[in-house]
Amino acid sequence: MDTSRIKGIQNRQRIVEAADRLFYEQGYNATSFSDIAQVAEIPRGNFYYYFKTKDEILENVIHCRMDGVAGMLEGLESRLDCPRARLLALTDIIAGRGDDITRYGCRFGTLNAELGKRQQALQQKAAGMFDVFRDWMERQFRGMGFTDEARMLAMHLLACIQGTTLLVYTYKDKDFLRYEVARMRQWIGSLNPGETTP
Amino acid sequence: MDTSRIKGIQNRQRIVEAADRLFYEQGYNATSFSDIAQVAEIPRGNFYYYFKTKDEILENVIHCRMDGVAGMLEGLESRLDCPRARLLALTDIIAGRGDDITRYGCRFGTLNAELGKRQQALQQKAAGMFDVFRDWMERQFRGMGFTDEARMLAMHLLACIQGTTLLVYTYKDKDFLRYEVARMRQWIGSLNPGETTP
DNA sequence: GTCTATATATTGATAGAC
DNA sequence: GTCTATCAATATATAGAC
Repeated sequence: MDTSRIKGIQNRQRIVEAADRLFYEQGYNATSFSDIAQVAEIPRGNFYYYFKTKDEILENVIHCRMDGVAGMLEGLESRLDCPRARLLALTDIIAGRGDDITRYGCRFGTLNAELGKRQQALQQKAAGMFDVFRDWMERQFRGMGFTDEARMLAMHLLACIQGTTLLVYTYKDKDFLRYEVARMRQWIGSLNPGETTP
Repeated sequence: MDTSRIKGIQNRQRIVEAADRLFYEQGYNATSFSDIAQVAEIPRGNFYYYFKTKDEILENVIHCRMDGVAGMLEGLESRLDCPRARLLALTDIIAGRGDDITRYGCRFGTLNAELGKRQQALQQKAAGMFDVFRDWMERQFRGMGFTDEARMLAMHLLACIQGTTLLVYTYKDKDFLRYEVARMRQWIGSLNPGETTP
């Protein structure tokens, strides 16, 4: 049996998971190879066997996050039949992540914000994390009966979520998360296709 | 005449202005002393005469930005009597900054997002930039007749603005800025104290 | 696949001559 | 107030023994 290859895959995964956590908690540029190696418990020198550059790690982290989100959203879809209920369930999940959001902001939003300045190639890939949310929300709005407006409704809701998380994070104010999530829920509950959207 | 002191003040101001621009365009951590010195056209070694640490420069940049915003908002207040019109005028100003927002995001939001991860002491000071907006908006809502709700309305509007700028910045989508600003204007226009706020 | 040693560049920051 | 020289620390990255 080729145990070495299995161990290599485990190590790769360990590195990606460590990087994922550190990029979230410290930011991408503030996280060094040494930091990742230390958390992943991989010797510094051995590191370049798995990843040649930090960008390469980031790409893996992005895909890992996208898969995670997609899985979570698919779970909502299979558990709940009603699109409106699915959107409400998503707001619940966000509200439940209050502690992380207060401390480190949104996993996806803060990365996009950081990369946008000078690493646009990477940031374009990171934008894919938003795509997963936006496309899923758009599908739910379509399921509610919206057609042309569905995409913009999804973008609007995403913007509300991102703005909220940034203020919660900036002001370390978890109450504001609850307040804004309640607002979002009211908005989602009030939406009806055909009427003018508030 | 003490020309040397005047020149010193000029140099200080030049450094702060250069740092302000670079922190916005590249981010705080990605900007080195050398970068600032180069843009400000101050020799690298001569730099530490004016500022001992990068944090010290940042504090000056933050205060510079806060003064700038305060001045801009005071201008709106003196030019327009109606609080609602003032809020609408602010959304106009934001819409007019579409190019910068698309390229570099919000001057204030991106800095808060970056500093929050590991430089919380600095971030707390940077949050003051949000305070200036929030407090001003709260005053306008009070002027419109809102009392207890004024502060949360201000927070909500700030969150909408921040979420919007982040998506515009992430997706390089200036159209979305126009769309969301139109939404905000509609919301501001529809607000009336006493009624349930949408 | 693992690990040590090391190259090289850049960083923030200082000392001290002018 | 100006500028050169330089420090110590840290960064990404590589070579090569095992």
